[in-house]
Amino acid sequence: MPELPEVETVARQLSAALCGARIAEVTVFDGKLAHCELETLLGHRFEAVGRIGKQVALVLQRAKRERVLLVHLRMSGRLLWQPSAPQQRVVAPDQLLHSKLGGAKHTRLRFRCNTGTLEFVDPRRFGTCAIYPSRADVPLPGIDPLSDEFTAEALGRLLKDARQPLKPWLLRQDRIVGLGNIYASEILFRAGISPFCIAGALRASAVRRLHDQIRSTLSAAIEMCGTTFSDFQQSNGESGGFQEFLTVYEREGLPCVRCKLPIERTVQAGRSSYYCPKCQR
DNA sequence: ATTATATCCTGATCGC
DNA sequence: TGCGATCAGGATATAA
Repeated sequence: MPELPEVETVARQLSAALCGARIAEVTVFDGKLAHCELETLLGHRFEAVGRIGKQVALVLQRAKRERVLLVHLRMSGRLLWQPSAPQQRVVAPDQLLHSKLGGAKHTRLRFRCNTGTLEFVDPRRFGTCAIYPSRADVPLPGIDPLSDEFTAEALGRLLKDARQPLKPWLLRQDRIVGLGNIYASEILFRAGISPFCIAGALRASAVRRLHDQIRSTLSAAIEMCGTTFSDFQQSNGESGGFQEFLTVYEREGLPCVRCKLPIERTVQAGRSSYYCPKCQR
């Protein structure tokens, strides 16, 4: 589900909500997460929440020792925070089932804290957890597109020897970290570049447009709290807003916002690509 | 070095 | 209303 803007949204909201919370109870519901030794986080306090690539980094501390819980949401994962109610209220079971938190059928992991409860909910069970000693120990295979190092020149160097078509290349997390299937198509439309272009063959002017659009599209999406396509939820259970601004994704057959010709869909490396054949060359 | 394919899972949707 | 096929925003291992 979540690409960089959605993960950034979750990280920002969790950061504001749960910093200072101390973990009083850890419950692992999914055996797939058992190897992470999540129980050892008992007694830790949340110090900060950030984003590393597409992953949420929850920085924890106990007795001045830092540890980082890295959560990858993959396709369907969500991190939901429910602050403790000021007063304990009795909730009917059917109400609980539909509340943002607590009744979720697919809760994989739960941290009960003094100030609220954090749940990792993941219907498809693709999501992963890992614990690292510190943020600096988390490996980052590619460059973060919102970092200062990600200049047009840096993008040009990355692209130089790539023989792949551009759209699948943009999904490579060992080059640029954070793009996924929605934003890759959106960025290419906004940059006016065909998804079929060979990555290494872009002219300098196209590289600059691509660089501009990678940064501005991601930034705009973050401002809108991400894209809710079918089920992305912010940490408080609300929807993002960027789906209103999607130009091509899931718009096959609908008129291009620029030239009115129908948007086309094709499959590249097993994933759908959406594009306007006239506006993207 | 690239590229397709299968795989991990479940749920939603669509055609019959 | 039910059933099977197909498709999902991710990523990796393997094969070609």
